[in-house]
Amino acid sequence: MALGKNYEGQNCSLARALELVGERWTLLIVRDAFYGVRRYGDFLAHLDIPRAVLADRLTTLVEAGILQRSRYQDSPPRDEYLLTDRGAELWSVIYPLWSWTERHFSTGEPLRTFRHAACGTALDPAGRCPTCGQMDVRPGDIEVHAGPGEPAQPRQDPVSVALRQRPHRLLQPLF
Amino acid sequence: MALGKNYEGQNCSLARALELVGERWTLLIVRDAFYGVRRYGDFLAHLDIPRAVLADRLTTLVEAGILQRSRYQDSPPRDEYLLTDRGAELWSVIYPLWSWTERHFSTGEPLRTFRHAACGTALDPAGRCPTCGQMDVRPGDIEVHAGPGEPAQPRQDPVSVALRQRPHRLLQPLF
DNA sequence: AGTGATGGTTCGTTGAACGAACTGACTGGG
DNA sequence: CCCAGTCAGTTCGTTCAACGAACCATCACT
Repeated sequence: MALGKNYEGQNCSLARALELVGERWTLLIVRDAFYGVRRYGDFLAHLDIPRAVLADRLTTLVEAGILQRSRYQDSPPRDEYLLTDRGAELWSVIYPLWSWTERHFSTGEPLRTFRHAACGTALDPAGRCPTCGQMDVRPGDIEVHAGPGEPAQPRQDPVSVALRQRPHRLLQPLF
Repeated sequence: MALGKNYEGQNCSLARALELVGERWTLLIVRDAFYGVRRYGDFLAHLDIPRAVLADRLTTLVEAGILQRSRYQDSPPRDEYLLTDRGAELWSVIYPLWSWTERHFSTGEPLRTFRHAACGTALDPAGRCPTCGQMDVRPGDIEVHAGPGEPAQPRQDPVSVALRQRPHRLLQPLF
């Protein structure tokens, strides 16, 4: 989405949502945050996004309370971007969107699966665990697994490589 | 989102999803389709969208199999745009996004509520009916109700007026 | 023949995204 | 101390999509 501004006049929560998370790149940044990406340079390498756009989106997300900056070293000063609780609740949007696309537009096997960490079962389309009967599996209890599908030309950036190498629990730092 | 093109290189279903429904206006058009809006002119009046952009998005949505055109009169030839099953499944994305925004960014009372038509109960954040214990309430079983909040300056276009006047079942034609 | 409704298309302007280059703070090595 | 390298941005000229006003085509009604 390219916008940022105003669906104003639309007195509608959905329109306000899209002002926040509907801009181009924003939801992919949030997805990466779920994967455990936390640093400017890692977002940059994984997303192939113009640097200025990334900087802009990160500050917007921080202002909206979806990400928070936190200092992880002082010299030189370096911050990382972490999902807040508010941001983590966006899992309920991201997973259904991912799932909808897998169901309707996938060709072949999925490149990733999302599994309930407690039992290893792949989540159903609504984000529940069919084995445990767990109603709302929280992102912290989910692992991303690679495959079974393989991309034609796998990306070589550190984030993509890490996600292929081993299952990774959402929200945990990737590095 | 403004894009339309390529998050290519992102071998990711979420990125492909955003190519389809992540463009500016697209999800608002789909939302209106759930409300029962079906005609070019009604989308136009309700959304305040440039005519060319609306025409472009409608054809894109039809090509993606999210909407389908169907002729409702022959002279002059007039088509309406209806959600397909694939499109209707986007409810699982739209409702959580609406709900997330209501929870985190609403000021005062909601302007609309979504209720289980069978029992009149407002849906919970996950889209379930707390009264019936119904797990996945399908959009065809949901009614949009106005209020309790009132917009400062209510819109006067036919779609907004109709949605304020009486509860309306999703997917049913508004006019 | 003239007017209005409907559903577009055309086109010049504006604004956002792109991407390459640059900056500034710091580290670690020689 | 100097130099190369890393990291996290900012700057800026170009490109491309959104905007919005005007125009157009088809048909009905009078």
